[in-house]
Amino acid sequence: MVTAPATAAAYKENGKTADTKARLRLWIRLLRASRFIEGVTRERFKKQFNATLPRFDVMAALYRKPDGMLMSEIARFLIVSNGNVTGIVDRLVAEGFVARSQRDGDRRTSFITLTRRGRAAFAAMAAAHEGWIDELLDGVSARDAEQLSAKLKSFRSEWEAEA
Amino acid sequence: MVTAPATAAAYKENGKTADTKARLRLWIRLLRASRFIEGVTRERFKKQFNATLPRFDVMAALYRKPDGMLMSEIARFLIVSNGNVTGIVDRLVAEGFVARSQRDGDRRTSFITLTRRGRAAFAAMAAAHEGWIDELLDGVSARDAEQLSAKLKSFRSEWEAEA
DNA sequence: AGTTGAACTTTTAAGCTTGAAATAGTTTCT
DNA sequence: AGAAACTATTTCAAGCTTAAAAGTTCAACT
Repeated sequence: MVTAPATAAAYKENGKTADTKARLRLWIRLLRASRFIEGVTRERFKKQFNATLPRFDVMAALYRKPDGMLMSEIARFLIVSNGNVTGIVDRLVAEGFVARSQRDGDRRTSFITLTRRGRAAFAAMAAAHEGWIDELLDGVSARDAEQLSAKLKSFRSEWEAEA
Repeated sequence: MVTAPATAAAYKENGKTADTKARLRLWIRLLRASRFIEGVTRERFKKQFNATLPRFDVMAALYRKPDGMLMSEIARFLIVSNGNVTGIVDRLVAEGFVARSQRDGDRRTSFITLTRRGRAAFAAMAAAHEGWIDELLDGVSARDAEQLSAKLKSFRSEWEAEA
């Protein structure tokens, strides 16, 4: 990374500080906003549904895929580790919200699906969640929201493959 | 919340969906971006400095305040619980990066400060961290970064008091 | 058939996180 | 002074999170 001057980072070495600081500030604010919103939603999920954010996230992932998902698909979609998903799914199974089933011929894998009860529970939580976000982002106009979303999407696509 | 029509949420009941969905989409993308960046930085902190993100965050908070901070000030600044900070500071003390001291007359409180060693360690980590963020947000122009920062700041000030 | 390597998942240890309860110290009120 | 209320911190149990190691199954090659 020192010898090759052709990388994207190379030409920054000079005019560095101004842009770099602006990006760092952006990141810090982004992180604070995320933390704050996550804190509020975590608390409300707990109080109103006796649920947790990670469990909601897994259910949200599964809701989009009625045919089920592999453990590793869930992990990749949520940007978390495989082992993490194991524990969360274990608890969701214990609560009767999701089920594991071995459908295809591969005995290593299992398809995770929402149960009927899980779908109903998720629908109620998702409606509430949507309202909370709407309330928390009240100060953001729809126009701004769309602009920012578009920008974030374009950054993202540089990093990861589309799900 | 059903009877009073005067709240900010009330008049949304009608033209709801379009704006609401845009904000929800924004939130989801924001969260994914945060997760991704946090994942990258966590891994690099671990590999290059044998450090963790929470420890870095606490040190960053302390770096700005040479006179020290109370446990509860750190917690509020980082938007985490008090009990959380206890454990992180315990580990930082064990590593010799921060120190607790009872300066004023209040024996309930303790001022947490970075040690000389802690300041040096933080400076090295912060420089690396700044570079990583710069690299990860490469696709964001300085102009965009400043715009987004400003918007995020204005949202934030609706929620929380300035630190 | 047997072996090798890859794919998918779970297990484990260490650490982070929360909310609630417990502990300890300070301030206010009577 | 003594009681009550408040403030600051720690402890605790439960759950989340990661990376690494181990376990299981599959696919490909010999």
